[in-house]
Amino acid sequence: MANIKEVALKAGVSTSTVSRALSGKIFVDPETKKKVLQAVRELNYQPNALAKGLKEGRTKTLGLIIPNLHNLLFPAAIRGITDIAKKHGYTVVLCNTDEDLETEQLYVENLRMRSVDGLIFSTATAASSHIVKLKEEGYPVVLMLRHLNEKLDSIIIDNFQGAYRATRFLIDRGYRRIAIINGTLGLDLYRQRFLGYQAALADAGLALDETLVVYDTAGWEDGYQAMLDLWERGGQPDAVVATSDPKALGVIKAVKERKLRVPEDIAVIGYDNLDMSELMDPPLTTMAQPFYEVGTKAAERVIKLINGKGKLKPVIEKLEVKLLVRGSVGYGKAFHGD
Amino acid sequence: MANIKEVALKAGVSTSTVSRALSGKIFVDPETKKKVLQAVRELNYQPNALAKGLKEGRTKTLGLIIPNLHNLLFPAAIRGITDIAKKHGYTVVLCNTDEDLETEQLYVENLRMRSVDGLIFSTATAASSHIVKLKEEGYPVVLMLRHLNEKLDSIIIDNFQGAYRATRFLIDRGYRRIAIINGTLGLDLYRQRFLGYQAALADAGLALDETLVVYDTAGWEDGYQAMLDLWERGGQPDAVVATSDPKALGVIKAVKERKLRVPEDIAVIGYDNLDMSELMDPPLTTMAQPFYEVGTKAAERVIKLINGKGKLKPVIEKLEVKLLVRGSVGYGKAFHGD
DNA sequence: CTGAAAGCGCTTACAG
DNA sequence: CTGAAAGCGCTTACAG
Repeated sequence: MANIKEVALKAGVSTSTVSRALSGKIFVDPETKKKVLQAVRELNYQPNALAKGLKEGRTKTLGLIIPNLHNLLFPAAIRGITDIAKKHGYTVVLCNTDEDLETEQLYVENLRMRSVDGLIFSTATAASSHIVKLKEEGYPVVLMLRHLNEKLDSIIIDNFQGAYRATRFLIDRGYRRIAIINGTLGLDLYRQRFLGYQAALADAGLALDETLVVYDTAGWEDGYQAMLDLWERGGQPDAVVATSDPKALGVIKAVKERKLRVPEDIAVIGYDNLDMSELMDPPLTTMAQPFYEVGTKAAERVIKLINGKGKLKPVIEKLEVKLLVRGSVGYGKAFHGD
Repeated sequence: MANIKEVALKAGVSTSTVSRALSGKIFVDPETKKKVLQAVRELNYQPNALAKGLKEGRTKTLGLIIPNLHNLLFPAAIRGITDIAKKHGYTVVLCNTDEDLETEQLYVENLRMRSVDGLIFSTATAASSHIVKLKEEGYPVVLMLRHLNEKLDSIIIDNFQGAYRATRFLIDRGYRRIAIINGTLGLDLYRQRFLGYQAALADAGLALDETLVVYDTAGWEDGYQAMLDLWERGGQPDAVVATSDPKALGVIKAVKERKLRVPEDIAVIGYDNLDMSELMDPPLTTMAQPFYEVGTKAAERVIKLINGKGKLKPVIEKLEVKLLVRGSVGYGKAFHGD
C-alpha cells in the first residue's frame, strides 16, 4: 500500500502538505489540493491509522466487552453502540469473554495496548477491580446492563421496578401463589429483580413463600427443570415470574407436558421480549427492556467521557422496562374485575 | 501510561534491552532481565501496540464483517472465530454492516487503514468487487457462509445437500405436496437450497408446482405470512420446507391459528437448529448447520493465508448439515412403512 | 501558503 | 550480551 511519501512525490509537494490537504483543518491552496487529491486517487492511498494514532494519541476506537454473544439481549445493545459510534467516527472492537474473568482481564490489557479511546463493559462479575483501576487512571469507562458501581458511569435497567411491576400485574390479575424463577444472585440485576418481587408481594400483603423461589437458573432448559422442581417441592404455583424469556418458555413447555394449560392453570410472565416471544403458543407476556437504547446511551456517554478527558462526575442512568401483555397471563381465582 | 523509555531508565539499561528482554526472541543476561521485569512491574508498563504494529507491519488483529448480528447463526460462528484467534494470539474486530453494501465498504477501508492482518467476510451481496480487489492486492481474505467465489477462500455449508435431504426426508415420510418457503435468490445459499429442493422432487418423480413456492422471505413474520399466501393461492401443501427456523416457527403459528395440527395436517421442517427450536411445541425438525465449525475453519484459513503471504491457492470448503428429526414431521398419506 | 524537522513508541540490523 | 541509531508513517509546531 502507498504511503504519504509516495503521494507527496507524485504530487510534487511535501508530506506536510499532503497531510494538510487531507485533514482539511488548515488552508491549502486549491490548486495544490487538487494535485494532492489526484495523486491520492491514482495511488489508492489510505492513511495508516496506526501511525496516525501513534502521533495523535487517540485511535477513534471504542472497546466493547460482552460476556456472552449467545445471550440474545446483547446484539440489540451492540447495534445501539455501533450506530452511535459510527455517527461520531468511531469504530467498535468487540470482545466476547464467555463469562470468564481471566479472559476479560486479557482483553482489557489488549485493548489498552491498542490505545482504544474508551471502553464499554457488560461485565461478568461484580468485583472486577481491574475496571475500577482503569477508571482511576483516567481511562473512559462505561458499565452497561450488568452491574453498577458508584464510581463508574453506568447505563442500566431498573430491574427492581421491572420485577415489581411484573409481580404486581399478576397480583392484580388475581394470582396469589406466584413463583419466581431467578438467575444467580451473584449479579446485581437478579438481586434487584428478587427485591422487586418481594416488595410487590409485601405491598399486597402476601407472605414470601420460599417453596416458590428458585435461584441460579439460566437458559430454557433450566426454566423447564425449575418448574419440575417447584412441583416436586409441592409449591403449587398459579403463576410464574421468569427472569428471562427463554426460562419462561422452558416453564411453558413443562406446563404443557404435564397436560396443564397456560394461562388457565398457570400464568407465565417473562423478561426480555426476545424476537420470538410474540410468536409462542401462547404468546408470551413479558417485560420489554430497551436494549438498543442502553447501547446508544452507553456509547454517547463514553464518547462524552473521551472528549471531557474523564473529568466528569460518574452518572448512573436507569432506564424503564415496559410490560407487554400477551396471552400467557389470564385471570386468577382471586380476580374480581377491575 | 509508562513507555519503554521510562522502563529503560528505571532499569538502568537501554530501550533495546528492554525490548529484547520482553520479546524473549534474543538472549538477555538473566540478571539484566530480572531488573527489566522488575521495572516493568513497578511502572505497570504495557507496550504500545500501535507503535509495535507500525514497526512490525502487522497487528495480530483479524477483521470480521458480518451482515446482521440479530441473525442467530452468527454468534455461533463468531465464537468459533474468536476461539481460534485467541489460540493464535489474534484479536478480532467485529463490524456489523446491517446488510448494507455502503457500510461494508466503509468498514473495509477502515480495517485496512488499521492494518488488520486478515479479513473474514460474510457478505451481504454477491458482487462485492471491493472484496475481490482486496484479494488481488494480496490481502488475506476468507469468505464465510454467505457466498463463494472461485478466486476466494470460502468456508460454506452444503446448502444444496441440506435442502435436498430435507425434501427427500419429507418424501420418504409420505408427503407429496411439499412447499418451500425460501429466502432471496440474491444470495447463493438460497439458490442452492432451491436447487436441492427441486432435485429431490425430480429424483422422486414429482413435478415442481410453482403454487407451492414462496420467495424472498426472512424472519418469522414472513414465514407466517407466506403460509397464509400459500393457502390463498390454493397451494394445499401437506408439508413445508422453511429455509430458516424462525420462518418454520411462523409457519407453525399460522397452522395452529387455522386450527390445523402440526404434523398431522401439515409437517414442517426448518433450517438452522437455533437454541430454541427444540423447545417449541411441537419440537422443530430441522437441518443443523455447523456454525461454530465454520467459524473455526474460517479463522484457521485466514491465519494460514497471513502466514503464507497469500501465495496459497484458494480453497473452498463445504461442510455438511445434519438432519435432526423431531416432532414437527410425522407421516404423510403416501407413507407405506420403511 | 508551504517545507524541513522533530517526535509519537516501538524493533532490529549494525557494531562492539 | 548490550547500546546507539535508523526507521515504521504519520502530524504539527516552527520558520519563512
